[in-house]
Amino acid sequence: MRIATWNVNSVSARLPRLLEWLASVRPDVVCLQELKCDSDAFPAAEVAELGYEAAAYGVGRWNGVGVLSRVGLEDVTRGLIDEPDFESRAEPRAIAATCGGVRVWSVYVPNGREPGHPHYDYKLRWLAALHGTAAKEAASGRPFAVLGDFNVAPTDADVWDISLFAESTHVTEPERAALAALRDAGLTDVIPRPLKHDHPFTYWDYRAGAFHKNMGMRIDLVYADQQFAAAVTDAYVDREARKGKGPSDHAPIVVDLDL
DNA sequence: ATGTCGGTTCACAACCGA
Repeated sequence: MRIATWNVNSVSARLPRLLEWLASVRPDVVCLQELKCDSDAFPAAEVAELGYEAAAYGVGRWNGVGVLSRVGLEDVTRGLIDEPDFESRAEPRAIAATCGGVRVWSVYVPNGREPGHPHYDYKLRWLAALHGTAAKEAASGRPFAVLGDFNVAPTDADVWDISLFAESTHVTEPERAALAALRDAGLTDVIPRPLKHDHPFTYWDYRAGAFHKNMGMRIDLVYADQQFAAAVTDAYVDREARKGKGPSDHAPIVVDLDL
């Protein structure tokens, strides 16, 4: 089974590239983030032509997550257990489905903006709710993983130059402690191979030629339970998808499993 | 190098979020 995750930065803007990528890479299951559309505006008919069922959770112009599958799509859950709101509004940042016997959560963790900002506290509360939800899933006995844009770089090596992040989110101790709590709950950080360079970065800013200079970050993660992690035969960052005209600012991660 | 995108609106230019 081939499972992927990709922050597409607008599924409507990315649709031609998404369809081309699905036809080329042929993942069985895909977790998508930053759909930036309403649930009922998701291009379900277009992905169906390639054999995919779709479950989308989107509200308006921000956020939005989804799961595509061509091996079945069951038990769809929208939102975490006890998920916090931001400024009294629920945001579509988590969706789960069971596909071919594997439970996947597609997540888009809040950015945090800057330490001390209300959005940063929201991010930490959101990660705590993710921990609670993941701990419950881990006890269910089926292989499962949380995949998506975590907006946290697990180690200093996961950003291109840690000296530039002194006052920044994504690298602070509380954010990394939230990832450590997920690992303590039994999840493994499935680190993908970079197809080029030393570090498996998954995100490069559109500005300043960041991709060309490899000024990237590893913030898209696959956190897998023991059964899922033990079945992994390969994992890589598909940096080809970050090239060319009209890319997302994130590259997909592709994980192959022998279940 | 706050240099780019994508989406939205008191829409044909300026904003917000990332």
